[in-house]
Amino acid sequence: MCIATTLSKLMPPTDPKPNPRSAILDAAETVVARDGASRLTIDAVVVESGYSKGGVLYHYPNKTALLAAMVDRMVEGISVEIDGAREQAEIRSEPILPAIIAAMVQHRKPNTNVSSALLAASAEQPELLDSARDYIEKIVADAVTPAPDPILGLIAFLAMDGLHFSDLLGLHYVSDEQREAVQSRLINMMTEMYA
Amino acid sequence: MCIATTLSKLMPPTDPKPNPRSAILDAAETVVARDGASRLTIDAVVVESGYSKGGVLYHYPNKTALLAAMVDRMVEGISVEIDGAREQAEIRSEPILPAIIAAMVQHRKPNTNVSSALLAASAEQPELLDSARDYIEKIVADAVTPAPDPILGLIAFLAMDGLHFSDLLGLHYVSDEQREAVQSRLINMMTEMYA
DNA sequence: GGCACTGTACCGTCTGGACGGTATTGACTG
DNA sequence: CAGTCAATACCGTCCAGACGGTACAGTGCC
Repeated sequence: MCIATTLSKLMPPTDPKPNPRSAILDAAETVVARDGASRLTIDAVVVESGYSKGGVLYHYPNKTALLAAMVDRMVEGISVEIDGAREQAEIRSEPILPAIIAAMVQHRKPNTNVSSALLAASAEQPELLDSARDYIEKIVADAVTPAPDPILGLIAFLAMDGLHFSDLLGLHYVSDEQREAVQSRLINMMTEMYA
Repeated sequence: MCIATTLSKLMPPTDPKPNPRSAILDAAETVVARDGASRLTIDAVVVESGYSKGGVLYHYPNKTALLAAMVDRMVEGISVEIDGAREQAEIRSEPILPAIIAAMVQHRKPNTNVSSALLAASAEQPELLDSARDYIEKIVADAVTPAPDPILGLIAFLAMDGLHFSDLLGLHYVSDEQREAVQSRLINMMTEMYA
């Protein structure tokens, strides 16, 4: 009691569990990336997160809610990055497509397993991908279609998706140097398109 | 009885069950495409195929064997098409990359859900994708890397993969016209690369 | 007779999720 | 200021059903 009180007074701002909800999502992503989407069970998330089953189910009342949250977080993470890049480009009145492709490149670095969510959701309940699809459609409609060469823009977009999925499925047929080269080439192509 | 016998005599070359093994694989693909990879259960395949559980397990003694067969058939289907195109191109001493991209385009048409296998296998047992990865690596090493502009070749390859995965996951953000345009543009790019 | 199944019955394990508890905190009340 | 109460944030157990797989007896066609 005394120790607990002291401890709780000593570390109110520190974060052993900064945000339990996102900690649980992290655990879920880890499971999918490591064991495959069909091994994403609540119990696996329980073990990986360190919470109890009741605890996990407190934050996400059922598995569908967990999957939905995974997709939501993924979409939000990407959209923050892309929308930010787009706004920046608009402010500087620069072309937006190179900025978007660059943002997609940037985003993947820290988040290798970001779209484990996609895999998990598509395996279990494909409907959950609706929000993701809506966002992609918006990006394509807003940024790709109005570009000077929309088909080339789409190709760049699709190539980034290809990179994405290849390491999502663990089909690592693109080396790191190739990836870098592909990415900078795509950005160049997009920049030149506006020239 | 009499009707059945007459029918079986009348249509021995017709195919109500041309090949039970591939009929079962068809059913499995249908289930994955319709319900998601995690709903691919033996019982679901039983219902979809019309066989009994004993019959399905007679042909594929366990689920892993079924998944492996799905991946194998997919790889074989694609490799027949691509290797054929490559040989043709070599015989006519034409560049091979445009031919390969064209073959990939051609292959997808009848086989929209061809790589439901990928999704199912990656969900359940990612190791099963090894043979698929090996084949893709071979293609990239043999055809893409030696091209005049390997990075552009990779981009085309990745863009095709992007198209592939987008309809695999049901993220239909590319319209049919856009798809056509992307595909012919990619083939043009590959052809021009050798000019 | 043997191949290619069907059909049924069953078993052990895994999974989602309901449920009942518990510790802590803070607000309200008398 | 003590006492009551409710809310929050969990913990741990239990259970029904799903799932993979086995076993086996039977059936119809070549």
